[in-house]
Amino acid sequence: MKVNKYITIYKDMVRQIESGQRKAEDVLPSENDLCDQYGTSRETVRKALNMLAQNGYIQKIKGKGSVILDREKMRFPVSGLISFKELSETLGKETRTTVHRLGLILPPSEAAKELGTEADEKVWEVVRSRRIDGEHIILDKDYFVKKHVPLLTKAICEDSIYEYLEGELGLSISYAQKEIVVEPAGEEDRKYLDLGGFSHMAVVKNRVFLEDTSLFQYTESRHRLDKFRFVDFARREK
Amino acid sequence: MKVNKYITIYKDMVRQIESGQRKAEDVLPSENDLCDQYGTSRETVRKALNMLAQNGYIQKIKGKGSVILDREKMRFPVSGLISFKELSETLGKETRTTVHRLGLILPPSEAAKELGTEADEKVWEVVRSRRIDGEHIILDKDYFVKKHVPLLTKAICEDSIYEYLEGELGLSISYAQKEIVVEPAGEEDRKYLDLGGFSHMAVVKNRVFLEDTSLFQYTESRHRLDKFRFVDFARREK
DNA sequence: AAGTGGTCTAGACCACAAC
DNA sequence: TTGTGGTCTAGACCACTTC
Repeated sequence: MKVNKYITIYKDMVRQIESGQRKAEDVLPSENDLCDQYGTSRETVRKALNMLAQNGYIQKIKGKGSVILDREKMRFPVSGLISFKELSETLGKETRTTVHRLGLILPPSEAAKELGTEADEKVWEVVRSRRIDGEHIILDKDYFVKKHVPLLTKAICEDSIYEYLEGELGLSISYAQKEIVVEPAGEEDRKYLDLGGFSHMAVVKNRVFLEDTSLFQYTESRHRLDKFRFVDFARREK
Repeated sequence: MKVNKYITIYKDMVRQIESGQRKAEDVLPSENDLCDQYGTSRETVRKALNMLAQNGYIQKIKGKGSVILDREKMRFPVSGLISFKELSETLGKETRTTVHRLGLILPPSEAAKELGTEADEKVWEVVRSRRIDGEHIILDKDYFVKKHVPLLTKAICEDSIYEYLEGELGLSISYAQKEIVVEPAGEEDRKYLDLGGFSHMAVVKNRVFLEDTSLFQYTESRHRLDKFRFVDFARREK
């Protein structure tokens, strides 16, 4: 198993920071020191450090060094491209997933048409609700192009679809176009969730692509307004 | 004026893509070709291409080349770290800013305490509403540490504070921690905006930092629910 | 076999910060 | 002056795609 050096260094640094071994406002060893420590060249170390900076772990300051940033308020990363299972693991809350609908459909159906598939292209539809701390507050509607995902079962949908896609099927999920809007609650929202009087939902719409740029998934993650939170880290373009 | 080669290449490619000179699904010239075209080394070309990939312009495919992605649905970039003036320019809509309050305050005040300043540290407070296509739908509440921003005037706040900070004051705005939540509308929302019956607001909270990691601004951008839209591009971590 | 992007190296020169 | 990160180079080897 071939492992990239800069990925190794990146993960090692993330571990050190998240474990508290290195604290906010500490300065990392210099790039030259890190070259010695990891037995590699400077450009490779810099690749790892740039990933840390891009993801909000450090700030590089010319002439000084790389300072570790305070990520206290950066919990709950709905940001990026992360599955619900990965999310609930970092949250450490008691969660449960219920599958309400699972089957093959032929677009055009309301949301599946976002996939822009051919008329005879079959699509998996999955509707699930998420219970967190005893309340049903998220409704996830997923649509997968069958060409890329030949089989889906209830068991897979209750566990983690992404784990199955990447692990079992070997799909390389690469990037997503993400959109957040607020919409009136629909019939299914009212049917499957504890809406608590809210008339609208915060909706995260995702169009997910594979490495070869083919669109293979459209998702709507519908959150009860009072429980919705999205956290992100952004750098200013030069 | 020293200009970085890879920034030049990046901007040139962005221009070519956004002008339609290169279209979605086109393949860029190979990295070696680009080295010749720009008279530079491959690592420098790759730095530019990686920025393009990170920002959702292209997808690099091993053995094939760099494919231009369809950014049709990527308009309205509330994402990243962008000012309202920059935003409205890319939108091309008729907008107007009204300054409702501008002055120096001493925290702790409700929102300014997010800055975590000392008790005797003065803070600028700016409250502005944004009118888009004839409707007042956004309320922006900004708080700046006076130490970093000695003077603010009504004229500056009506134009672009960021332009002033980066241009006149020479501040290097570097990164931000961003949070999106939904909150009940407040007194000021009702006072300054056309709420149209909505009881809640979509709120984008920003904590903005300078290059030296000092926190200098806290912002709440409060949007009427039906007009709120946030678009982002995300890549999956390996 | 030829061309593509992915990783890695060893060195160079620069701008900035600290002493 | 020394040490830091920022940029750039010329070359190497690899894995993958295409022909």
